[in-house]
Amino acid sequence: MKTESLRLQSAPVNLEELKTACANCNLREICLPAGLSEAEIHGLDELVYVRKKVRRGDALYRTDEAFDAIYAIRSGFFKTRVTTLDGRDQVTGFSMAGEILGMDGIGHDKHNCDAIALEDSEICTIPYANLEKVALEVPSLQRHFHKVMSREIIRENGVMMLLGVMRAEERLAAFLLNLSQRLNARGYSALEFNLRMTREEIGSYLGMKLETVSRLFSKFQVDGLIEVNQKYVGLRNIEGLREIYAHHTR
Amino acid sequence: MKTESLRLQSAPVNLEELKTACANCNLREICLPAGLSEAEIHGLDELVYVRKKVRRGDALYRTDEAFDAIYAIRSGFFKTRVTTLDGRDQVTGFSMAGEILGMDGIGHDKHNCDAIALEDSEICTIPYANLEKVALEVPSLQRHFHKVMSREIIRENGVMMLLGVMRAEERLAAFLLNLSQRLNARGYSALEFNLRMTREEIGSYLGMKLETVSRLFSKFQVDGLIEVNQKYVGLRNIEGLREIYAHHTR
DNA sequence: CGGTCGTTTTGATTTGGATCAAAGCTTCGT
DNA sequence: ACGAAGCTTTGATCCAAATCAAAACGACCG
Repeated sequence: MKTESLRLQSAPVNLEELKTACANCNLREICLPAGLSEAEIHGLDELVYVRKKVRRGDALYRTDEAFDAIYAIRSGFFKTRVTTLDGRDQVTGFSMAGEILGMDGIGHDKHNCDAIALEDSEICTIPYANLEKVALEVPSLQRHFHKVMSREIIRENGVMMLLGVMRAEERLAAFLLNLSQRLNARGYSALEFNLRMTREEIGSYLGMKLETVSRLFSKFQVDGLIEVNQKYVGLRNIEGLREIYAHHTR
Repeated sequence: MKTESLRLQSAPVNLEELKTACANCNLREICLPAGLSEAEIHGLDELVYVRKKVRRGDALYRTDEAFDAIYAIRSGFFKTRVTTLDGRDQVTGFSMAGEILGMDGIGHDKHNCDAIALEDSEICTIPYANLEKVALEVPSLQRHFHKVMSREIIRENGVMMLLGVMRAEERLAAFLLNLSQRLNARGYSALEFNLRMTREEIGSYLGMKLETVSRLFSKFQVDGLIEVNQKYVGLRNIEGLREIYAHHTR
């Protein structure tokens, strides 16, 4: 089990590595090329334009900026958010290594949300024009890209369900279980992690106020479900969390 | 301004019509082929498999059913919904003529929600294998399909904002304005329409109870914003609704 | 027609989470 | 190493919407 931070150590970037970005990348199993054969992955040489660092707090893109690329997260952590006309905002998701950002931009050739780094991050820029072109030549890439977009639709369906029908406790349990599962899929502990986002950001995502998030963390701790201390969270009773999430003990 | 029902009159289906389905369809400007040239649309001959009727109350597809096609609505009205493990459900959207259903199925080769007809409807089945194949040959179709999926992501972002940050009044105003705008885009009155869904379905979509929907309809009527009588809704003060939606008068 | 069932409206009451408030922690810049 | 600014926790109070309840309305069917 890896114990270091989510940030991968940054290697010096050389041209050779850039040209075979996806083939060499240790995220290829969970990122855009997932499911492609070795040969097909080598066909992606021209896909990835360049890696870029995004500092904690900086935007990868912002609402209304012209869209011309999607992004694969190599390391780090992002939130996406939309803002109402009167300035309230809603966090629409949290994204980690191997996940794709920016697909919201395709629909109207401009981005529909802000993507903000919650820690220093590194991303691969995939110009959309390249993606379109390569997808025409590599059918399995086209198919997989459709899957990635569809899964984003499915994910958002799940968030709508969280927000529409679940109670605050259930939402927070669902959030913790989801984070745990995604970290685990990346080789980190499913039982212990450090949150990258604030209580306010969690609350915005889950449709509740930061005070409610804090109170529920405390309650879960008293109930022996988790141990929590500032950003640290340890899951002490996963089954209990699942019951809250699924069975709806009221 | 058309005044008849949303249901288009059904013409006898003959083979010739089927073979050139999209080219002959009066929805081609807002449906999947939108933005394609006449020549390109004729390239879609093999895309659409067959038209099918779905009776009011019947499912076009259900959660966990194997996915093999997406659907374009020719006439009628649908709701999509997801269900929690303990049986509560969340309406995730309402769909009308020209809109595409089923893209949630691509991600895991099975559907992720139920699509239920709210009135007798007619749909075009687009086998996903055909779509993939034709998209490789008609780049503008590939691009437009990406746009359609991306817009679904954007739409869901909007619903997340409704559910996460807006108050009940704002949600209902947003809902009415959105319906009005979409009906208008299809040639119907923007100011008067008959709802196809119940108060309970509206409530489920907007994350509130049916009684709250009913009370707000009554309040909007008292405030002179709308006239409402069972399924009939007339918008009497669109600007007022926009203010509630956008400016958040509290 | 008349009865039944699903839908809608409206009223009375309750409550989960918001809001307001204040103190304790952490982190970061100088 | 210190001070300020930003997070987090916890308490007290309030309120928007849920829940409970019942009557009215409409559509469909035998």
